[in-house]
Amino acid sequence: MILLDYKDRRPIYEQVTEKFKTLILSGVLKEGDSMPSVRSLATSLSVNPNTIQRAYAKLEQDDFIYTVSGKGSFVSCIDTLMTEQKRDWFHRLDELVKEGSILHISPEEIYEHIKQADHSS
Amino acid sequence: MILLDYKDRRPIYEQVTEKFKTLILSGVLKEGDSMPSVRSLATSLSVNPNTIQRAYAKLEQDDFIYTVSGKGSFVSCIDTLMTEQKRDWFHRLDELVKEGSILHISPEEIYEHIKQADHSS
Amino acid sequence: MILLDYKDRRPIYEQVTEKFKTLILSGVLKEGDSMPSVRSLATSLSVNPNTIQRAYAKLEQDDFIYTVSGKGSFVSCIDTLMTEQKRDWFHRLDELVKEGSILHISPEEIYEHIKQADHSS
Amino acid sequence: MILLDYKDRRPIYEQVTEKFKTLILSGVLKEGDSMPSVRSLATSLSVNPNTIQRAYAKLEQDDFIYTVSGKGSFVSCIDTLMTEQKRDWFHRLDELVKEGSILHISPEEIYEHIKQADHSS
DNA sequence: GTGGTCTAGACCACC
DNA sequence: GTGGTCTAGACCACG
Repeated sequence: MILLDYKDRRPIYEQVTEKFKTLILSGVLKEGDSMPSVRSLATSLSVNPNTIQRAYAKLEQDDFIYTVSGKGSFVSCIDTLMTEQKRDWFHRLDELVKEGSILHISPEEIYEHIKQADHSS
Repeated sequence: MILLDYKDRRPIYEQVTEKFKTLILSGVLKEGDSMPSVRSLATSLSVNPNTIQRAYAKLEQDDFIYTVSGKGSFVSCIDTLMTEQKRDWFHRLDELVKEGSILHISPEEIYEHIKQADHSS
Repeated sequence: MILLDYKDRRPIYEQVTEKFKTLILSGVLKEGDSMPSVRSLATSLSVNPNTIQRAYAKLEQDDFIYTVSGKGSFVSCIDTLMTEQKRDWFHRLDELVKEGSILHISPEEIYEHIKQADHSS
Repeated sequence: MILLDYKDRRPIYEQVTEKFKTLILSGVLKEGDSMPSVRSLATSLSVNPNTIQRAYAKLEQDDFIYTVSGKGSFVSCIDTLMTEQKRDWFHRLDELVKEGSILHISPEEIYEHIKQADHSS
């Protein structure tokens, strides 16, 4: 379900967090679905339970999942999350475009590039 | 010339590196201009000379500057850099757009956003 | 009669206890009224009977109900409870006001707030 | 500087977090003051460094402090925090008053109590 | 069985 | 020296 990239410089718990965020936002995991238990995911990734716990804590803090002690963790309703994530995404786009302006990259040039790349595929 | 943000989570040397890259790409520092000496910059920023040394090493490695033993460091020709930087920038754009596709953000939506934001100001 | 909130971080038995305390203090359940049996409540809430047992034990310990072996549990006289609960409530108010003093919140400010909020509605 | 209460049911890291929040809000720790290092505080409290780290992570997440890797943690500007904390406090007051209304406790009764208690001393 | 907390140690990057 | 991450264990409360 999840693959770790040990060459990645980012900490493991962050990789796990980000992977699940993608799974939830893309609809693979739906509202109410139960997450794998901390221990089971830890063993299946050959990782310490603490590391998974930390990843789940971050996901809960960001409202992607909610946790019932002794029962497990479950996917939250994502509707409100979606708009928030979009806002965050456009913020990062702004940052990148600002950097791009130093390199004299125009909005039109950007549009041509992304249209041609055809990421919808 | 350069201001450090101690609240920034990135290491100091990385902030210095990035700052100079911006200065060079934006044309404030031109080809052949001499960089401040490691020691003078270190004292003016109240920072360990090792930190500046590391930043300069990174700049040299990325071909932004070249060092002449006993004379100092100088800004490289930016023409070749520019295309390289652009390629890198578009690569990061692709990454971001790929993330955006999960959130169902279309190229047109992106274009509307960046045109309206008017980052040229 | 009772709804559980699984997203609530508090244990189930505590939610049940608190719910019944509210029902008793507010007069919905009156002195001598019989409580639902442990097993029937457990099945209607889809919860382990142990959990309900624990909630009832806490209620009995706090003198909200009394149990007659083989007959069931019944609501106690609330007059004495009332004064005890009030004392406890004012104790918690004192704690909160003490915290508030750190934030420079004055008694007058508090009075204005709660009068305006009109919680009697 | 800080005393732990082992009889307290709350986790240690939470006690530490709360203690520092009070110290910062009450002005004992001022903007820019450096926090004790993770390791030094851990040894002086006879507690594992991880536990302190966790407390500091929470404080940083709540914008009470900011951390510079390799240099230490420092107290943030509290002006914006103050209003946020007040809003949170009044929210908790509302909750308590709502509970109180079940016990037929009126705003006037509350005001008389807190005025008499004279918590400003 | 589940998650929540904690300890005792380790390694790394940064300064 | 500092903080950041991780491991390998342990104990607890809850259901």
